[in-house]
Amino acid sequence: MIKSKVQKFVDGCVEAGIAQGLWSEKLRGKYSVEIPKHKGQGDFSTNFAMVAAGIEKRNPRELATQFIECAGSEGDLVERLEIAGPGFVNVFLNPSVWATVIEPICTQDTSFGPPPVNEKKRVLVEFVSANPTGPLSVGHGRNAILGDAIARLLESVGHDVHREYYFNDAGRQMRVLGQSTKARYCELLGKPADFPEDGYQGEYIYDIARSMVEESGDALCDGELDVFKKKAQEAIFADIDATLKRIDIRFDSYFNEHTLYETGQIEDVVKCLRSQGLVYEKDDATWFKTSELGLEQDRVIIKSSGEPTYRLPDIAYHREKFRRDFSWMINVFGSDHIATVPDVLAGVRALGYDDSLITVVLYQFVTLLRDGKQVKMSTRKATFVTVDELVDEVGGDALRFFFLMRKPDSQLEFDLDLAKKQNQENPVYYVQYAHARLCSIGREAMEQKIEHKDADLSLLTEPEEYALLKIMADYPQLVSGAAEDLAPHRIIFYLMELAGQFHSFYNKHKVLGDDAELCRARLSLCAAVKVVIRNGLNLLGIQAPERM
RNA sequence: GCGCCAGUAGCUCAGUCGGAUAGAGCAACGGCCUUCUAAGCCGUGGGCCGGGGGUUCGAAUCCUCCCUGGCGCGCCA
Repeated sequence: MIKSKVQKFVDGCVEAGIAQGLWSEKLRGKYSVEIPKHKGQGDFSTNFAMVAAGIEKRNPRELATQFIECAGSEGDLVERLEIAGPGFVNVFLNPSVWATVIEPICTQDTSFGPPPVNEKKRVLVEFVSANPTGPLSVGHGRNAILGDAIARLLESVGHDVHREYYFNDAGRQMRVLGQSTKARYCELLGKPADFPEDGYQGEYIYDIARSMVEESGDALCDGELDVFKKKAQEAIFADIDATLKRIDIRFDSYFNEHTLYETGQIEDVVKCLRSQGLVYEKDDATWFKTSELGLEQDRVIIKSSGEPTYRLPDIAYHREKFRRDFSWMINVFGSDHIATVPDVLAGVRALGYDDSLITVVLYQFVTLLRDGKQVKMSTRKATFVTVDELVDEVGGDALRFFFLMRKPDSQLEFDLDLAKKQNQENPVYYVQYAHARLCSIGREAMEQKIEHKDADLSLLTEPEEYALLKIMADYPQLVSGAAEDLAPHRIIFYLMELAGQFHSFYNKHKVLGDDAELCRARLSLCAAVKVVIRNGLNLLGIQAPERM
């Protein structure tokens, strides 16, 4: 909000210099305007003189002096300019400009946030995409919450976002699921059960089998495997759906791999690739010549059994995304899928599409700690902690907050014991508590019938007040940047800083004090802080409670 | 052996496409409630930013070579 004004001001100085022939026009856009780290270095600073010095081969301080001369009469925005350090120009603003952030925040209220992007895109965010073989586990949880937060961020900057879940209910995994279920069913009936070597050992398989016994008795013992497969798949998918709803995650569409077979897409992709000489047969299998597309080795796309490998439907699926006219496709994958990415991108490229429109967000694994020890997890043995269990233990808000605290590239350590005792020290409460306090102040003001419309904001002169105003002024740009970089964790850190600054302010200064005018001004400030905290939390799908 | 990610305070991690004197939370220690919510605040200590070399006015950030940890390198997904 304020920064863009300063940026314009600096740009103006640079242009004036160009007009006067002080430096070349090559300098346009080469410098930056930043918020200095330390006190005494102004509200903003620019490295213009240092950047210019490098290009023009001149002394930075001399350039800085000329820059300041170009500023001329500075208007209401800038109070003074200083040269510091190796050649920074520090910009000190007229303090009164900071309070101007309050009005737009309060007016825009729930819609206060980042400016819309210049180029609005039709974005497909594909996430979760777990096959229905069991309940969602911790890793899926990170995927779900990360994907949803990314989708929310992109929506907030004006993109047209579509959430999609891609899944497969056929193939080997599902066959094993059916066999596992049938074996448990027979076992429950006291009949010989043939539990598969690599079957799913989770308790949830018994639950499904038990419900089948209740429904059908022993009638299915000699029945088709498909019945078990279908039943298990439906039950598990219903569970996954329910889990996702619990943490408020919804999809616009589910894409079943099946449809790619039914509509002939799979065969068509092979045909297209083959026509370009990128497909050949060897050892009864069909190979994709990825080595000709810059990759290390060729890959099998159809096994000797006649069944495609995951690559083929994946390529077909991505072609469908392009055909559905998305201009940005985001995939949220666990880092164990990293090897699959280059093949699929190569396939998409070979089919004539621009694979730079696909962004793959790979997140690192979640390490779970219990009793200070790492929990070993195995999907098949079902020795994993489910998203449902996590929600039971820490709640949806804390779960989202924790999963979003780390950037995707970082491994995420989740200490269950810590999370459980975190009723007291959970950082999510720290931020939510600030909001609850603000609401409390608002309620009290209401009771005392104190209005804060048209308050004299020039009364906000305490350091804690300026600090709050400055942080809030940064919000729109922060969200824009976080959206652009698909980095929801920055919102978390921002909110912790804003909440912290508010708590400091709250402890040092009384809002509803004796001075009626000051009280009104501070109420305006608080109203704005409340809006920003609430909007920030909601942006991540976290509640902003009015009482705690 | 090859690829990707990480290595920053005792622990968990930020550090916004190279900026000035290195940041937060937790843990430790010492203070603050007759006052709008103490789920809070204030103060103290704590660092060869994994290591070497390089690029330049300037490096936690970029390049290179090592070390350590994680994930991969299937006719599994």
